Amino acid sequence: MNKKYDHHVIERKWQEYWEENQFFKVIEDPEKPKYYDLEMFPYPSGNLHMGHVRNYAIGDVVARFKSMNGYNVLHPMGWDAFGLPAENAAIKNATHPSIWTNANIANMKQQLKTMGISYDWDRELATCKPDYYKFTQWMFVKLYENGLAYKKKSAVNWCPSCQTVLANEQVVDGACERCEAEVEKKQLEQWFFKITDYAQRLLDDLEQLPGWPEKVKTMQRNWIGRSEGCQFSMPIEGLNQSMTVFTTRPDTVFGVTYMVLAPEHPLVEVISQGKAEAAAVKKFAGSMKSVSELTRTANETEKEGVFTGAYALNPMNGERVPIWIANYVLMDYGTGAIMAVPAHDQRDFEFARKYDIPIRVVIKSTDSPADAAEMTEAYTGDGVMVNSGAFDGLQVEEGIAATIKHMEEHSIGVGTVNFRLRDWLISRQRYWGAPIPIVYCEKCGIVCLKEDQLPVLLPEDVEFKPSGESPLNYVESFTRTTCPDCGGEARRETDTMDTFVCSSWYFDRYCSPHEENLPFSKEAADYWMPVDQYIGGVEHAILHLMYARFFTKFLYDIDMLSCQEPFINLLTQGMVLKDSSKMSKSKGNVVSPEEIINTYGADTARLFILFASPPERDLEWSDQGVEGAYRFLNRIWRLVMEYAESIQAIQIPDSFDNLDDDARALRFKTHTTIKKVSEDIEGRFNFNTAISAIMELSNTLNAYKDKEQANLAVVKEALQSLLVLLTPFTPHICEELWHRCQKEGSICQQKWPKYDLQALIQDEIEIVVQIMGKVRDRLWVPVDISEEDLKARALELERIQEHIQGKKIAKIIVVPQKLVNIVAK
RNA sequence: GCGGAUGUGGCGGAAUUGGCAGACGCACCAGACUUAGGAUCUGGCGGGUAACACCGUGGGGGUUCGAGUCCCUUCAUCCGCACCA
Repeated sequence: MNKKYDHHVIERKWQEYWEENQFFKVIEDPEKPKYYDLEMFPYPSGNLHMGHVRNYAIGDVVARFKSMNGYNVLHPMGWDAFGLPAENAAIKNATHPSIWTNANIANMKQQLKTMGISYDWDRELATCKPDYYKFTQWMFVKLYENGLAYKKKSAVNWCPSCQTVLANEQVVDGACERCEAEVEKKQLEQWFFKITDYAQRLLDDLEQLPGWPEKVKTMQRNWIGRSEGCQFSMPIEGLNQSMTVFTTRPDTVFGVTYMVLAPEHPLVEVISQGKAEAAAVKKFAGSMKSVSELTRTANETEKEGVFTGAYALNPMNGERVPIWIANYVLMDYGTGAIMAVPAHDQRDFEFARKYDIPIRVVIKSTDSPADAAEMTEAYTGDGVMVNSGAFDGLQVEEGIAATIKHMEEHSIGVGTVNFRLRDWLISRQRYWGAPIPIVYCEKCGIVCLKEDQLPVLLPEDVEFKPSGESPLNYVESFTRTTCPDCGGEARRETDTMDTFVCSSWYFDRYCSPHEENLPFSKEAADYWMPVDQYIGGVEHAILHLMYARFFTKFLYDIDMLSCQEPFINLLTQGMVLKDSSKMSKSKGNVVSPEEIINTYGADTARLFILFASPPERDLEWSDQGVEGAYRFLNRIWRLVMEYAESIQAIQIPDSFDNLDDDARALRFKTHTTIKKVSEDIEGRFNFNTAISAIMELSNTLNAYKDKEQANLAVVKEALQSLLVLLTPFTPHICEELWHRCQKEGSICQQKWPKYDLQALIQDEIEIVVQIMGKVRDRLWVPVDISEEDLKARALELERIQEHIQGKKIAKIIVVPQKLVNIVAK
């Protein structure tokens, strides 16, 4: 038998053993508490990168730890397999996206297996397979039937490079999230999911997620962007029409000195028609179209606008106010029109000053000038209403309520809540996605397929255009179909769904991945859902996590799920950095997991990554750190191998009596380590400190080796505990050493050790002695020493005597079991 | 501009409830073993000092017997949002 630590042999051996014995296969078991541990499934890009390794190493520690603690653990893995890169690769290399994708999946699965992660591979899924996307389409059908999927023409974000539209969330700083091309606005008919119907619930239920990082919840709150106010209409002079505005400050309505419409607003043309200003208005609106969203919304952009020549009537005081159009009012927020109150809104203030529009103060306070001419900026704070007729004297807050009440009573307007969140645009003009199950019938119009008519299969034999345009448009066998209602001629929708739709319900599918009639069985989901621990990158804080929450609430509403939130606890792991920046091909600082695992083994790779920093923080890659982890495993190997034979016959007694000081100290270390490692994993996910505690135990054991009267029972207990504690982190080497010690069964199926309270009891403890809060000496005393005796012992110390000589002792503070602090002046 | 996070040795990081700052690891230094060492083992390792004293958790101030930890203020870095009416 090989005496040296050979990770190649060991890791393959135990991976095969676990697989053959189906160790990680789980089924519902009502006898056991369940634990659903989930890592965000990867896009099959071709190769595992270090971010994946970190993600799955963290998840595996949790899964193995929970399993050893008696939980029935669901720990699945799958593939987020639809998406653009496959299609781009197809265009470039003339390989079909499905071939490219399947090859990548096979490769990455192989790499994943070398990591030795405790996945139940029987539950593997890929979103691009018909047996999966059939149910992605099912989701669409159900949303459609419930009025939550609809088609509308609107200005959408178009990425010219990807040749497709993007959801608002996928536009970052005016550019495409994926390819960074500048996004254009286009008027198109597109499919949307009505996520805005769930805005309030998505916001409120964040309160029920104490296990989520505050940062992520804040980001979601900002994204939902709830604001309370009111909507009211202002009649337009000379026209039988009115303009509707949204405001959060109806209390300032008497300070309105002009109105603004977004340049794209449909009323713009109507009201300026025939006016002298019409040409200028048209020119301005036209110029806005060519300005990109990016520059238009940049904070530095100066406010610009033109007068339309039209006037509106303020319904509160009958005043006639000019209507302008301006760049700073956006069509897709609120009603695309505002009432402008320059005295109390900074943007309106800047605009009014620039164009010499009157400014009227209607909120008075001690810290703002009463005269508009003296103002240097808008006053947005608290105060009382003035120049506001019957409302004068009201505080801002009561003024808001009073004006809304007045507007409602006089049918002028109504109190409303406005959200920043927009409906989710799910159409993509691409091939490699789940087809939207819709047909267009000449007679019946838009017809959504029924559940039993699914799936709408993606045709395999297609030709990819170099432009990126979807080949589906040209596949007649796909587009030409019959209407499911009337049987007449019909045309199929050629848009496919955003891949975020696929990933919004995959965690439900894992509960019953082979279910054929429904996306998942309710019984299985009732047992497993919600996910107890979700782990992944913070880059999904808004998109994926918001969409998944939306789907979960919808599925709850149609009685498919019993939970309203999919993920109880969320861990957002930090990035893996090299030379202080994210690993990327362009920077040339990529470390390949495959190479690391090949050279040092999966156990070393896992150990290094888990030890180098706590999971939420960024991790700086260090080749020397990897060496250190490898050396540690070699030390463990030698330590255990040294005792492997001699401890075999030793029995660990039920209780340890008459131990000498060294043996007691070792037992103390063993059991404090069990305690610390358990607490560090369970409560805080601080794997780095858990591992450092195990290292300390190994150091203590190494030092104990030299003792003349070594107690082998105590050593055996320590070694066994050490191996079991280390198992979630580095399972292969632990399994091997476990068997080298002639232990039965798998170490992965051992019970997590419990610490022995008896072993934690100490007779003597060290107390720190301070003078004025500064440590001057230490002293060993019996644990049960009285406060008086302890004070006396402390004062007797030579070094203390020196320091307090000639001083008066004002006070002595004793913190039991810890320290004595002498206050002397 | 708003919101959030972070700031500790040469480096990664510990210090969980206000109680020994720097656990553990890396790097480095010295020694042992050795034909050899990029293996292994032993010891050292914040600054400062002969040794103490003293100084030290981004900076300044405060509360406290005692502050990395609490409060005020300020700086730096990172992340998110940003004309949202």
